[in-house]
Amino acid sequence: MTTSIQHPGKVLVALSGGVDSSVAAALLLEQGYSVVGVTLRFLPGAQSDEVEMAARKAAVELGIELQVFDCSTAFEERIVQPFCRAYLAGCTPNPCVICNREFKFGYLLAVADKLECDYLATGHYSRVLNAGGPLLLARGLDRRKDQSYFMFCIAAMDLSRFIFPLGEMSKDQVRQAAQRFGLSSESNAESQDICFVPDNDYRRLVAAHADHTGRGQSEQTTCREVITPGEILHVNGTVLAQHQGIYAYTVGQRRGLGIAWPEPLYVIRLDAQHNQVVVGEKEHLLQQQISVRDVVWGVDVPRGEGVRVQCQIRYRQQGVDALVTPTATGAVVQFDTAQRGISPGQAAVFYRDNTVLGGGWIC
RNA sequence: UGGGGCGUCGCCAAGCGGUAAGGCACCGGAUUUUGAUUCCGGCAUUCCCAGGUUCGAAUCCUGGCGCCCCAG
Repeated sequence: MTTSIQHPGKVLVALSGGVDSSVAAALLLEQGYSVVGVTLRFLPGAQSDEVEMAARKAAVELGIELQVFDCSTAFEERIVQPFCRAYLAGCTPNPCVICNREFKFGYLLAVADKLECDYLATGHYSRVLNAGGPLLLARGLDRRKDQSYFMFCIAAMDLSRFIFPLGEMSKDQVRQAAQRFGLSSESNAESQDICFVPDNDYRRLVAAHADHTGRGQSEQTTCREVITPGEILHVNGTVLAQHQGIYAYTVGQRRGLGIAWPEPLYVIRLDAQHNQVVVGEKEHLLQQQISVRDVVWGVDVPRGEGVRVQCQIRYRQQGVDALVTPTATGAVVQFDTAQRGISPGQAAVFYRDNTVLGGGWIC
């Protein structure tokens, strides 16, 4: 057993009260860090109380200071409203990626500076690799829990500030550690689904926001702030049914179309311009190539020629071999084998082996 | 009402006297820090209705009713 004599530094730990962040904090304490916990309130009023109380309880158990910041207004503006607008415009947003960029690693890093913390730590299952050269963001060792997909935006940030104590652990090991540390959060339910969507019914949330979201704002997108019924048509042009708003559909979706057909039908694309949902058979879902925008690169920014990568277009997918070629506005991804159900608005993350090279947004 | 055809789950559809396949849709669950996908389970004691024949009918017969097509 080694005891740190020197002080490794002060670290801000994002504390949600769940088992992951609690164990992360405990591990850092064990390693001799000076730890301060920070909890962000994302949802208005009482909706965040449960999180805050769990975090406070964890902080007491850990014996650390906890600071709580209310981000609910900013969260509504930067996460919830864009999320709703995206759906209304026929896109499929990925709010967790944005939330990581804006809050869990963006805002919190500023807080870390303010609190004079050397590091920012979270309970994410990802790693920062030091292979001699520049630091690399990498997948968590537990491939089943790896969350690096949601974190590609930080690939270009100063990774020396981030610590992910759970990156080399499995979920089971984390649970065991929680027990070892005597943390009651071990029994907490997993956080999953979109944190701000009640009952996991995003359609209801979007519909509730539709009347005021975007109203009076000049979005250059084709955002419809009013939900309009329209046609569901087959890729062959036949009108098959009516929809009650394009926002309720996403590319690749099968259930909920309500159309009896010899074969299962899937949403092939959403045409916001014409307010149409285009459906077709499974094979119509295949795409060999996609364009991505707002591409973020980590250490190696490719110049001109393409880069061989494993590209991941959804969480919990094995990266697929692809060639990424930078363009004026982003990049073009050419898959070795055609992929199914690629939806505009989703993140495409580029990996080499298990490190994040970068990523962008599918358009 | 001259001729012909057809009526089986919300849709499509097997069945052809032996005790209701399947697909789609739908519902429920599992999986999941995005949306999807996927997977598992459920889903007609009843075959347009009423009689009849048979040990036994969705399957045969009779009569209704309702559709469709071709002629008029």
